Formats: sequence, structure tokens, C-alpha cells
Amino acid sequence: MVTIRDIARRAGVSITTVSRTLREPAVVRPDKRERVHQAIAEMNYVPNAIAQQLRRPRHETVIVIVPAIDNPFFADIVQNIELVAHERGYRVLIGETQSRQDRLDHYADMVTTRLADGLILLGALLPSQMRDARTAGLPAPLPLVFACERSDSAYGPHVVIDNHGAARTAVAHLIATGCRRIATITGPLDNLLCQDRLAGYRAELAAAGLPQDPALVAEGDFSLGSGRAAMLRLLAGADRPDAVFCASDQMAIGALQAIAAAGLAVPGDIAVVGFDDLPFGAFTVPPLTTIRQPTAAIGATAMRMLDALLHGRDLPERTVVLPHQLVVRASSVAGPPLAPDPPAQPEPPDRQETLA
Amino acid sequence: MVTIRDIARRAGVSITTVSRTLREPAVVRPDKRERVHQAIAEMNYVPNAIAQQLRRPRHETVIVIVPAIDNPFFADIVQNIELVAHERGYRVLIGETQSRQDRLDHYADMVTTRLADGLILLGALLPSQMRDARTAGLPAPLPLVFACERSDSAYGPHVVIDNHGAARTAVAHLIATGCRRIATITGPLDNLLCQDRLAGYRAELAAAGLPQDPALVAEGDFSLGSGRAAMLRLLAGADRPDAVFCASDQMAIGALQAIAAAGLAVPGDIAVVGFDDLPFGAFTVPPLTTIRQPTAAIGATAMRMLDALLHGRDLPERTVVLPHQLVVRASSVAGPPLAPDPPAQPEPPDRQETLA
DNA sequence: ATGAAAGCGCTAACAA
DNA sequence: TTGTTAGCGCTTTCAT
Repeated sequence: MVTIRDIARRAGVSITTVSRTLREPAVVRPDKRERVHQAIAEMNYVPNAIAQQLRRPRHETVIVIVPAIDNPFFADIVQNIELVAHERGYRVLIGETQSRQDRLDHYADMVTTRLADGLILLGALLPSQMRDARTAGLPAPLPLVFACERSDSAYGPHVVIDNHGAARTAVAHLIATGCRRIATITGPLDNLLCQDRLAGYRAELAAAGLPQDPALVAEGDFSLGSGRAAMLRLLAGADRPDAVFCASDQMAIGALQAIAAAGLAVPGDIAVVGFDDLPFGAFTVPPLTTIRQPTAAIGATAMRMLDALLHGRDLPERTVVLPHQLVVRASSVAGPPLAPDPPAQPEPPDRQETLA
Repeated sequence: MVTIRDIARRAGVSITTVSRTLREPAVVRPDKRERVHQAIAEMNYVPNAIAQQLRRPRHETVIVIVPAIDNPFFADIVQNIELVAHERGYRVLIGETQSRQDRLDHYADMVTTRLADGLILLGALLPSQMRDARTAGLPAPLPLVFACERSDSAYGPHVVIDNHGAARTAVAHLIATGCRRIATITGPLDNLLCQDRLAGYRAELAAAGLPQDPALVAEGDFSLGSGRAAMLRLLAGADRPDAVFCASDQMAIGALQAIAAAGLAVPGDIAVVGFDDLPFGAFTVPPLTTIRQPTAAIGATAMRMLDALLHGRDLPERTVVLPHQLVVRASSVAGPPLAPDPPAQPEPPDRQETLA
């Protein structure tokens, strides 16, 4: 391995000059600088980043944790995290956990052991060390921010949407189109966010004076297959629903297929509303009405928050709530959807400033 | 920051003993070991991985490069890379490039600068340093393996499928079901893999004695939207196709929607075959006939190859070709698809042994 | 079984 | 502007 010392020898300068040539070239006399560059080229020298890091306080590296890389909902968030991260000189690495504690802990350890600076969690699973520290009453042992999953906010800043409100919006829309027997396919109910959506569904039914029927609630796990299975269960009931609100687009797509397989029409027999606004949702037959999550803003805001955290600018356990949006397509209203999808909402400008 | 020295002082031992307690506990006398552990716990000591790495030859870390994290095709490959990687003690980090050279180079630099050990490329883009080295006639400057995208095999080992043959399989299936005017929606044609699939399509038409019509070839970019747009173009032609072979499931899903929007039936008016076997493909209406790529085997094999490479076991520029599989669903044959999807094919056992 | 000491490759005072 | 030197936190001989 060729080291800085080899270059120094070859160029006939000190190792300091080599180091400076790489770091503050302006300070080095052009002829020496030239010789150093030449030696580097000739010997094919690449500085050892590990050794560099040993002397640096930070790495400008963040890790984004996704529970499952095959869930397309996270993709756009990640891409927007990257946008802001690169803008600010961070490198971003993605880690997939499959919702397993050991995997998450492994990535979290990279931060504690100084291989990376901070974490953005797209998922509610908490690093063990974080949990341990909090139960011991200690301060947060690592900088992290939660994006789009709720958890105890004592653990770190959150950026979320109003899941309760969004569910109400979706159900209100179904009621407005004339549906009266509205079912819901929930996500895993040990998940706070799913509980919120279910509660919103119930609240809106209650507000509209519609009866609650436990037979109209089916639990899924966010996946395509679980959506289909849940819909099949709902269809098997004695009194068929005339609409279904799904807590994810993936489950809604599964439901769409189950309904088609039963020979029923969407939205004629059953209207369907999803949640997330996945790209695929615009391409189902019929296209899917859904709640659009502000993925771009979620990602950008989360990264800004982490940046602030890493610079010691304290975000006092702050929770940012971003606006959602109902996107109406043909799965909930009859007739061809003539208007194109609404544009994504611009980010609230005040956030931009606060966290710039 | 608490260092190994602090622990040594607190425990009344040398730093060597602390280090050994962590690395080879068996060699340390139990009482001292105990004192060290206690000091560690009391002072909340976490070894600095950067400093550790400085003295270690390897990191047991690999980076998987995906062109776009929102392309679900890569998800299963990545998950299987992780499976084998963890089994063998590697940590895996994912980097997204958006097909941009600078981003790829950034991740590749992590290997040259010794922050990671090797790269698995899910995409054909080549690290600049690799290209430079090869044009200069130098050996590969970093350990990498290509998974599922073809490129000049001089750059490193490949694991691929027979794209030409797979396209022929797909088209042969359409011909067998009675289609005669078969269109194709290709991926970006600067991509070798897409050229292979197009060539396979042409070869099979030729073999069947069917005429080639340039009006039946439309180029897309793998995305949902490009599939819809391409299908619209094909439908606008004077003589409508009775089938379309799409070079990705995403484009096939787009095509499905365009066909439905035109008021045509699948497969009655137009049969559709995709490529990849995305989970979503089983959930379209009708479910999508497709070519299943052996994603599990691709991921596992790629990781095994990289592992071999990192252990200096030379894979002499080797190319592994894995088998694909036609999955017939209702988008290409009338009548309900009664049989469930075929199980994924087991990996060819010889590979397992060769690379174990 | 233990510890002293010599680095790993680099950066950053400090001196010149 | 340049070079000398003292570490960064850790692992690993080599004595003891």
C-alpha cells in the first residue's frame, strides 16, 4: 500500500506538504504542488480515508434505515433525503432492517462507533442503545430523526403527517360520494400509525352518524397479498361493504384484484381508497384514489433536521407535521378522471427557513 | 470521548489488557476481565471503530449499488445479497446512484479509500476509476461484481440471465397462443441488456417466419409512464398489434392501463407479457404473464462471488448465467389462471459448491 | 497472563 | 511557505 510517506519521498517534500497539497493547495508553492501531484499520479496513491477519519471529528455520512427496501413508499423519501444531503455535503448510505432489531442495532452501532454521523429512521423500530439509554435516564446516545413513523417523541425529532386527519379525509370523501357501508383494511395494529388511521376512520364514521361494524374492519400488514386476503374476508361477510378505505396503496391494489376476481366493479359496486400515493396507484385499472403523503417534504425536512442536530443546533424534541392531500382518481368516483393528478404541494416555506 | 486508556486507568490494568478483554477474553484472567467489563459499563465506553479499522486489513463491509431505489426489481436481489452477506459476516450498505456517474464514483471511492471492501453493481454504469485503470492497462483497482446487467466482462465477474433467450421464450409463448402481430416495448436501447432482449424478440419472430415491422417496436425507459406512452404509440398505428412483449413489468403495467383506457381487452384484443416478475405483476387485472428473473439466485451468487474475490480466490473474469422462467398468467391466455404461480426454481447446486 | 512500546496513515500545531 | 513532531485510539509484537 502506498502511503503519504512514499509520496513525500518521491516528490522530495515532507509529508505535511503532501497533506496540504491535497487539503489546502493554495498554500503550497506551485512547483512543489506539481511534483506532489506527479508523484501521486505515478504511484497511484489514494489517501486512506480511515486514517483521515481518525483525525476528523465528523464523517459527513448519514445512514437511512428502511424497514423493507421492497416497499416503494420509502423510495421517494429516500431520494429526497439524498437531495438535501448531497447539497449539504453528506454522503448517504441505506440500511435495510427487515424490521429486525439486530440489523437495526448493527447500523446504529456504526454511528456510536463513529463510522457514521447520524441516522434517519423510516420505521418505528428503535435502536436498543437508544431504548436502554432512555430507560436509564440518559440523554440520546446518537443523533437520529424519525421520518413518517410515530414513536415516543422523547427519542428524537419526528417528521410525520396527521394520520388521524388523513384517514378522516379519505372516509369523508367516500361518504361524500354516497357510500354508507364503508370498510377498512388496516395495517398491523401494533403500529401507532395504523392505530391512528383506524381511529380516524372511526371518528369520521361517528361524525357522519354512520354505525360502526366490527365486521367491516380487517387487518393487513401493508403488503399486496394481505390486502387481497383482507378484502376476500370482507367480501365473504353477509352484508357487503360499498367502499373500502385501505391503509396503504399496496393493500388497496390487492383489494382491487380481489374485487375484480369476485366479479364486482370499482367504483360501481365498491369504491376503493388507498394511502401513500405510490406511483403504481396511478396505473391500476381503475386508477386509485388515495391520500398523498408529502414524501419529498418528509425526506427533505428529515435531513434538514438531522443536519441541524449534527451541528448542535438543538431541535427541542420537535415534531413537524406535514400536510397530506386527497388525490381523487377513478377508483372512488364514476366516470373517467379527466383532470390530471394535482401537483405535489410545495413545502411550507416557514419550515424551509427554520431548518435551512 | 472515553477511550481505551480511560478504561485501563479505571480498571487498573494496561490498555493491552482492555483490548484483549474485548478481543480474546479467554486469555485474560477472570478477575481482571471482570474489572474491565465493569469499567466499560460504568464509563459507557464504546470502542472507536475508525481506530480499530486503521489496524485491520478488512472491514467486512460491502456496498450494493442500485441505480434507482424505486425500481422494485432490485429489491429482492438486494435482500438475497444481504442474506448471504450476513451469513458470512459482512455488513451491507446500499448506495443509490440515479444512474449518475458522480454518485457511483463517490461510493466506489469508499472502497479505494478503504471504507468498504467491495462493490456489487446492480446496473451497468462503471466506476470511473475502473474505466481509467482498464484503459491504462492496469488491473482492476477495486473488487466488484456485476449483477444482472451486462457490461464488458473485462471489468469484473458477472452474474446475468440469458436475456436474448428469455425474450425468445416470451415471444414464442405469444406465438403459441395464436398471436401473429406482436409488438415490443423495449427499455433504453443504449443498454446492452435491452439490445439483447430486442434481438431475442426479432430472432424469435424470424424463426417463426413472422414479418418484422418497425412500427411494432417502441422504446421506453423501464418506467410505468414510458410503458403507457409507448403502448399509446403502438395503438395509434394503422394496424393494431395483437400482442406486446414488454422488456419490464413496470412498462407492461403501463401498457395494461393504456390498453384498458382504449377500451380494449387483455388478452382478448391484445395479449401482454412483461419481464422481471415483480410482485405487483401478480396483482394487476388481469395478472401479468412475465419472465421471472431468478432474483434470489442472482443476489446470492453475486455475493458469493464477491466474497471469493475478497478472499483472493480468483474468479477468472467469470460469467455466471442463471436460468429464467416463463410465468403464465391471465394477461396472455384467456380463462382464469387456475394454477398458482410456479415455485421459484432452486439454485443450480453446482454453483453453490463452486462458490461456497 | 500481562504490559511497554511501536506503530497503523494521517492531520495539525508549532517552529523555522 | 515549509518541515518537525506529536498525537488520533487502537492492535500487536515482544518481553517479562
